[in-house]
Amino acid sequence: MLFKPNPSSGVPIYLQLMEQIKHAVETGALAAGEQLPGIRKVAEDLVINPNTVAKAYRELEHEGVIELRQGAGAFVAERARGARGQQQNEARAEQLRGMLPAVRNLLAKLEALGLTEEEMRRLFEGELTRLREGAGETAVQRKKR
Amino acid sequence: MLFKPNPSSGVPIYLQLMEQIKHAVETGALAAGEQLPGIRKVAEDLVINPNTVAKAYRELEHEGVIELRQGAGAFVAERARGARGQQQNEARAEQLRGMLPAVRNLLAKLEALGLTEEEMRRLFEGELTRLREGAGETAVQRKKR
DNA sequence: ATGAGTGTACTATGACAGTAGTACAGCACA
DNA sequence: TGTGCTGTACTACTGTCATAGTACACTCAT
Repeated sequence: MLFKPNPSSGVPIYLQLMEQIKHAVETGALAAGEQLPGIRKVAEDLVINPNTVAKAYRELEHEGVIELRQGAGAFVAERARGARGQQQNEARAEQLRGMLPAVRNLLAKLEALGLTEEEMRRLFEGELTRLREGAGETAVQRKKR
Repeated sequence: MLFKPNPSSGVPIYLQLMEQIKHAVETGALAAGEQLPGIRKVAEDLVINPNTVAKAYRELEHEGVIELRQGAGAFVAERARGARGQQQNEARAEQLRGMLPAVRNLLAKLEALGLTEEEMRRLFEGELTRLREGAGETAVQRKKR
């Protein structure tokens, strides 16, 4: 298991960990019931404090993504409802995996243009915001009226 | 002008502001020399503290994205080198805008699948990480050997 | 029963984001 | 020459992230 928090991104490490684990669960890379590496192991691998990992695990349990069993370890929740409302499991994971090629294809194009990782992120986030808001128009366009 | 920091994302507001302004400059939505809204105005619109906006502007000036002229206001730097090394300007903005349809197309597909914004973000970030790392294999796949 | 490994629970500390409030300094336009 | 707008610069305070260190409680395999 190898997660990779980016300490310089401004996003708290424990949040990044949570996101990456959720992603692994959502795509089925981590199967339901599967055991996650121990707190100390993860902390050691990533050279971060065990408390930080513990916090991520605790939050994930609170969200129902994983189950913590004292003395036993951390496990992906059986009826992993992930970040969604109800059950999803394999069917949904399949759906998500099906989108991977499209995502990778886009990223490849962006990389071919010489975009930095930051620029890609901004591009994506920017359009995501546009989607979230009313849609049709950009924030800046709105101003120009 | 309407930027939209997401206070619950864990990313510092001033960083989000910076990202969104950079994005606007990169895509040409904000033209070189154009004036940005005042610190107090932005702070009022977003219901955040003027100091937070000031910090974002200050950092952006330090990065050469904008110019601050006391008493006059904030302006997009003429030879906006953005987050890149040298000049880019209109040519590069054109390139970036050219990619927008592809990005929107992907987002539309993801939305059609009923993905939440969070899931989209994780999908993108996950693949971005994969790209950054050695490529071929996923972190979790690596474990399973 | 023992021991290694697991999660849990504290306390303390440092760094920094963000808020709040105030005052000052420069530019532009009527 | 003002008046109102701009950015600049403080100080103080609160909350959170992350680290560090320690101790405890539970589980599982031997």
